Order: sequence, then structure tokens, then C-alpha cells
Amino acid sequence: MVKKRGYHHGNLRMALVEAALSLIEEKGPTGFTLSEAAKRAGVTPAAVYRHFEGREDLIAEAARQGYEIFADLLEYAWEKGDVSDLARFESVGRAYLAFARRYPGHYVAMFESGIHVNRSPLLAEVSARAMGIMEKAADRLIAHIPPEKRPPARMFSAHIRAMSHGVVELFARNAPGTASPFSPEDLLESGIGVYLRGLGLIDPDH
Amino acid sequence: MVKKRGYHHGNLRMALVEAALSLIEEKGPTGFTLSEAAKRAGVTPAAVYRHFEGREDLIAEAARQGYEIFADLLEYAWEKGDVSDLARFESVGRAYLAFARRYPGHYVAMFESGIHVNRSPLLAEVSARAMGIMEKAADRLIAHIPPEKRPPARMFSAHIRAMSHGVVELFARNAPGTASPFSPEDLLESGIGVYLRGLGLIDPDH
DNA sequence: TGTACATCAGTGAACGCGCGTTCACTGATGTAC
DNA sequence: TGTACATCAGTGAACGCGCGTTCACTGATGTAC
Repeated sequence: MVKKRGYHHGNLRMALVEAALSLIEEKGPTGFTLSEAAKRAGVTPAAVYRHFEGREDLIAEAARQGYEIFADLLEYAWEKGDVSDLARFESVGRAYLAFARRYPGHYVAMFESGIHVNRSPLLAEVSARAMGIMEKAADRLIAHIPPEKRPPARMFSAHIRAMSHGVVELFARNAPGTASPFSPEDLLESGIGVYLRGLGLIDPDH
Repeated sequence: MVKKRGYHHGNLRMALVEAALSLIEEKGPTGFTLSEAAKRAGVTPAAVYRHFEGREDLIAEAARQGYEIFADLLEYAWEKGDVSDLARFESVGRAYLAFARRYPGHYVAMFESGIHVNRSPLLAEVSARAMGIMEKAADRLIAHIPPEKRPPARMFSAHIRAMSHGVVELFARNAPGTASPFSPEDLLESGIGVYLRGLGLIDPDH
């Protein structure tokens, strides 16, 4: 809740995105309503139309900001990662989960709100930036496997994405009845670790 | 759409569950409305209350029936599976995905509709039956790993569930922008295969 | 510094809509005699 | 076989609600002179 400065809000656009994010976080992408977001920002529903085309447009903007943060985090993880391709891959993977944990509203807006990434060129571009880094990390890593034993790159990345998304969905949110004694971070790291060992990318001794 | 037999419907209760399932399948658990389900069954919304307490109760019944089918399928897979624990485990895993594919409405009602499994004792019981089989298959399998190398059973099953759920969510439904050249069945089987190899449960040569 | 005025960013009332749920009702069915 | 009647399974109108969106409006702000 942002303090109002009289008749004019000050930065309503940003306040609306924040309200939308917190609502999505609390109630899921369909639990979010434009009217409630407006109320949270201390404003009439009609005021929203000064800044967005409508409900969908507001969600899309939240997703866009999410992709921006996401891509930045991945890029940073890629660059700071050790020179080894394995270390870089793991660094990127941890960044993925860190993002899902730290920005749950954005995560849902991006991956579960039903808004399509090709809705606008801007959205498509920033999403491609994020996905490109993940693909790069994956491609470099599997290049270490002898070609005759190497799985297709798209299959490899599909597995990684499935495991990551599954961990986030089942264990990184307050899903009822799916409590686990392990943290999502541990689950993902160990799961990916076993998987990479299965591919011979990690020494089986450790 | 069931043909009406005059004023009385015949088997409205079943028809409503079917309508609910097809709606959930098409529009997701929140896209489903009681009124539309009633219309699909060729009946007034008020008629629903002759058979269910309300909207939630209808979804819960759909989920219950899903768990029933699910548990039956898993039980069958368990029993028909080869004597080897690995073969049994894989048989159960395939049954999981087969269920998600063949009964998408049920799957969503069970795992994504937000209805809690402890909503009624009946629901809790049938869900426990299904989960019990999966746990049994997992427990037997990891017993083959030497204790000092064996992961905790709950971690193992968490990994399997995450991978399975992730594959279903990302690739087994018409998710936009996530098309993949591999079938969900192949993805899951290969992914789990690599994972099991990582645990030393499958010969690394194959 | 003061005033006139354009522009901007809100308000609040209204709209049509579909929702879940309730209620008194009525048509259809089954049963007792 | 026919009739009276209880029970069952629907109808249809009504309710209050919150939604997204539109519209004419008005208060606040910034700028030119």
C-alpha cells in the first residue's frame, strides 16, 4: 500500500504492477482482479485505464518485468560462474530457483498466467534473452559427452526444465499436502546432480 | 451432451461430473463454472443442488473419481509388472503418465484445482491408496542401493514426482510455446532412465 | 510574481454480464390398495 | 386395471455480488507570458 499524495498518486503505474504481483502471489493468476489491484493501490478501478489497456495488459507488464529480472539474474549467474561449463550450468540452475523463490508473483505471471510470450514483440524479446542463456548453458555442458552417447540437446533441456518446474510447483510454494523435509534448493540440486551423474557428467564417486 | 428423456434426466449426477471434467479439461479448474456445467448437461443451474452441495462439492467428486481410477491403474501396473523391482517401478511410472494423458480433466481436478485431499475422509482414503502404491514401488527400488550410497526415500520420491509432474505440466498439455519434438512418454521414460542410471540402478552401458 | 490556460490523472456513476445460491413451484414417476 | 397419493427431480424467477469497461466530469499540475 503506497501512501497517496492527494489527488494525484505519483507513480500509479508502478503501484498497480506491484499490487497485481502481490495478488497473483496470494491467489494465483485467476484470483487476481483488476478492481482489487486498483483498490490496493488506493485508486478507483477506472484509473487503471490511464496506464494500461486493461486487465490482460497489466498482467503482461508484470510478466515483462519478471522476464527482465530473470534474464538479468541468469546473465549474471552465467558470467560470474566458474570457467568450467559444469560450474556455469549449476550456477544458472541455482539462479533459476532463486528467482522462483524470490519473485513468486513474477514467476506465476510469467509461467502460469496464460499470457502468451508472443503477445508483444517486447515480451518475446526479453523472454528469448532469458531462454537463450539457459540453452547456452545446457549446450555447452552436453558438448562434454561423447557424441555417440550424447542425448539430443532439446531432450536434455526438456528434462532439466521438467525437473526444475516440477520442484518449483510441488515444493517451492505453499502447495497443500505436499510438504517435504527437504528444501526446494536441496531437492533441485540433488535431483539435477543425480541426473548429470546418469549422463556421466559428474564423477560417480562423489 | 446426453440426450434428455423428458422432464427427468435419468442420470444427472454422472452427467454433471462429466460436464465438469470436460470444462476443466478445456478451460482449467478456475475456468469451470457451475452454471456452464449445468447447461452442458442440459439442465438448469438450480438442478445441480439436487445432487451436490455446490460448486466445490462437484469438483471434489470429479477428483474422487479420478483418484479411484488412478489407484486402480497403479495397482494393476504394480501387479502385472515383472517380478523385478525395477520393472515394477517403471510399470507404475508409465501408468502415472498414461493416466495424466488419458484423463486430463481428472488430473487437473486432482492436482491443480485447489481442492484439498483432506476435504473428506473418502477423498483422503482413496488418495492414500494411490500414493501408497507409488511409495511402495519407490521404496522397493531404492532398497537395491547400498545403504551408504542410498538417498533418503522421501528425497527419491520427491525427485520422481517433480520430474513426472514437470513433464506433464510442460509437455503433456497444450501449453503454448513449449512444444517439443519428443512425446511426453519418451521424455519421462528417458529422464527417469538417466536419473536411475545416476543412482546406479541401471547399467551405465545401455 | 501573478494569471490564464492546456494538459494530465484521477473520480464516481453507470452499464451489462455471468456468477452461485435460494425458493416456491410443478411435472414425472413409482407405489399401495 | 385403475386410481389416489407420496416422493422425487426438475423449473424458472429472483437475489445480491463483483467483475471489466465506458463516460462525462473535475481537481491538480505545469507552462507561457
